Amino acid sequence: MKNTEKTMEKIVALCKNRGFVYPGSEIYGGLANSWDYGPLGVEFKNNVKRAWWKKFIQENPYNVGLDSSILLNPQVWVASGHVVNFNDPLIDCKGCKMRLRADHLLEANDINPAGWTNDQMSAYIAENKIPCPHCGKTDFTGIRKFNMMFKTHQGVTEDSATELYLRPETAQGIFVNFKNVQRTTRRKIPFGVGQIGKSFRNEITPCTFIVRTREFEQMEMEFFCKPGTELEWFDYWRSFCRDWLLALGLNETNLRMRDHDKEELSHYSNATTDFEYLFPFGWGELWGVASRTDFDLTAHQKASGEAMEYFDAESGERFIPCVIEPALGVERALLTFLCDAYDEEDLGEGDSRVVLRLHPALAPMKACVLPLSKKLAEGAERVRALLAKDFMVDYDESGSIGKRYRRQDEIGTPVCVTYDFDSETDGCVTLRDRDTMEQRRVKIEEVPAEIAAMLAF
RNA sequence: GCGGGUUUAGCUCAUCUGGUAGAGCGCCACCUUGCCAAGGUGGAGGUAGCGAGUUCGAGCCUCGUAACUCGCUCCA
Repeated sequence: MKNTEKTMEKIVALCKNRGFVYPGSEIYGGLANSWDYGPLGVEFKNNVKRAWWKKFIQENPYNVGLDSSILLNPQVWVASGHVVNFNDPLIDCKGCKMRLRADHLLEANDINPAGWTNDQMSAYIAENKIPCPHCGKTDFTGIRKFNMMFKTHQGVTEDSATELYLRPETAQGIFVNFKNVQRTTRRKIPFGVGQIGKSFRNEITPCTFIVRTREFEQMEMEFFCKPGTELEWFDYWRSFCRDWLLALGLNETNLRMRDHDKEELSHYSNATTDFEYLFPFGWGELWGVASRTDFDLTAHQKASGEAMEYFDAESGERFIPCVIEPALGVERALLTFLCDAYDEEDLGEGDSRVVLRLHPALAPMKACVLPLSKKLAEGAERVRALLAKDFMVDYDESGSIGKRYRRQDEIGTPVCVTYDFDSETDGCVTLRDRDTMEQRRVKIEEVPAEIAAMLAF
């Protein structure tokens, strides 16, 4: 009996062996927590992004797209709170080597260190002999500042005046363009602005595989609405996000929504829901949907001096809009769909078949053309060329036909197009379905329409 | 950054107390097969993470170094 359990090890190995995801900089021994997307991975990733863009931007009556810069004026991060809040004061216990946050340690001892400098916190901990919660010793290292934002420099000199940050989220690029987008699109509230792009966080603790990486890509939307209506819109977008996942075939039983309670909410949020997915390693966060009130635009109005108010011509009111933010990581979405689709079918007698049951819209290859015999390569190549006009298609002529079907099953190709001896005379090919393994005969010229029909969601 | 573990072929691993590296899978070519893997023949691929030391001789012992990995303060 073969072990057909779904494990992270198998999924990571599949990714590496078939060209989805490679460890980064591998020939130099690798670089922790960096991953490169191979020929199949880049297709898969692009498909995930395209599917998001289609529902959230293209088809949605409220939303428009944006692609803002990774480098922003450093003042943006002061206003957004990232310079202060992404700056963790870390200390190590010399006794048990436990790493702690100095402010958390003080809070645990009923002291509110808000506004304290690192020296003040350090001094207080030493003078009052605050013990390590782990081993009870009172011997700590000094505070080391740890800002999660990556720093870099603009221009040729490297002094503090030229210092810049790589953005730790795409959201601020939307907020700083709020007025531009509203004015140029003449959008009335409510409307949303979506963006897909890279963000960078110098995480202390990365995670399994591509779950938490220091360089990652986000699909974020900021939806601007009238204060007082934000919780209705919050519900609307929550179910919208859920519908998107389910429309792309995600197994509902592996998905749950978890509302933050009052204590857990960020200082700027009046409602937040985490979408969690049951990965092979356990439940993990996938998507955060937050009602951010008018915190962001107000902060930027104060810091920049630019009015961020919206004038409602109908009611004559002037207000700073509230924001609903569904923020999704591309890599996490990809891993979610990948884990959800992974299936190892036990065929008995120690034999098994690995199938990625991906929605065709997400599958890296939409079809694979297979000549039944190498003698048929010429005709099969003509079919490949025809399909490649519209779709990413693969071609394979090595090995037995069954082996080639298996190879395609493993990378999630929804249909195989087999060109046989009859094809030469009847102009038909056999379409073989990945999930059912069923076959049917179709005219070659009808194949593109057949494939296109599968891609709808 | 701290503590533990790991590092031999693309992958998974073997190499007994130090004697100059092997298997399975995968891959490639040819033959076979003609619609669901594992048939035959042949082949490519490793200075054993890197550097130094001990030794007549090191994948195996010693030291150093690098990378990876698991835990610790996170949350897309």
